[in-house]
Amino acid sequence: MSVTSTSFVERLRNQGYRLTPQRHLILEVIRQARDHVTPEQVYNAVHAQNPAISRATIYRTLDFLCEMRLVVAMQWGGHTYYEIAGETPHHHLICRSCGRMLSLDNALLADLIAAIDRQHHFTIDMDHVALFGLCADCRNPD
Amino acid sequence: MSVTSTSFVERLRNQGYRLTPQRHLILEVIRQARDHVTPEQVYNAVHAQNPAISRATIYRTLDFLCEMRLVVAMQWGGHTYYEIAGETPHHHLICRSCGRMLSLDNALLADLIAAIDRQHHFTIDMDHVALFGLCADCRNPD
DNA sequence: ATTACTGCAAAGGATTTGCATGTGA
DNA sequence: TCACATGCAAATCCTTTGCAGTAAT
Repeated sequence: MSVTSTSFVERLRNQGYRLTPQRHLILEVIRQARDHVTPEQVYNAVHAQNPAISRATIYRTLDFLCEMRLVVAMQWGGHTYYEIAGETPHHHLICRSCGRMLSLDNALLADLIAAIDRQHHFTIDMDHVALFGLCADCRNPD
Repeated sequence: MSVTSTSFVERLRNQGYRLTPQRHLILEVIRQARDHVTPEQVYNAVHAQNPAISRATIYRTLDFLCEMRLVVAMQWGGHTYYEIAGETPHHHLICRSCGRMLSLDNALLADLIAAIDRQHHFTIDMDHVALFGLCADCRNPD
């Protein structure tokens, strides 16, 4: 499946937006990263293929892709990371010591989210939850 | 109980640190806020009482108080928020729409944290977990 | 008397914005 | 064609840092 699937392109155009080469390339770069990337990392990868694309376009396009819900953003250590929005929500465990990111199964969170909904009538954003802590290696430094 | 309890002052001095009027006032301001505050909010409140205190001191002192574990920090929307570290860990539900913060009982998270420990050997930071979503009012706008 | 701490101002880095130009539909 | 999108450069915002002076112990 192409990054620019028909449904996405049509969705864009229905709302009066345009699919530019810049947007296409930026989306492709994020997709190929298969990981969280910073705006700077996106800029570097994009710049390698097309040096004419500016940082301003990177930032504007990242915002745009988030609003289009093709990309999700998360905050960490004062930086914003972006990644392709998967079909199913998934989450991360992020080690504050080594920075490693582990995937967290959605099922583990389901109970908690249900309980919070029951008790507080509060709906947790399922898009992307990031939890911080210490991974196995870093908590047993031997 | 005073902000500058004996044990805290002694702990400082044992490590060769000093209790300055600036640190005292900044800690007092955070305590009286009884909520998350940004460095800028701290600066404004501090500045109202002592205009000579600089932003640099605010930032350095916030870092210092975090290392002393008197204050905890959390990231949200690209900003850092600070609050007094309670004796017992507590958490927050933060509405992405209206910004309201609700307290989240530690017990609700305990099961999740235990499960993550079992399955991933990953220790979630209990200090202060912030979960984002929609509060009851914002998800039923009627 | 030490040396931690502060204020100032400048530097730094990340992100946003205004405006003229370019371009996809 | 023409509104959306881009590039450029300047501006802005938040935070950190170097340094000389101040003050807690």
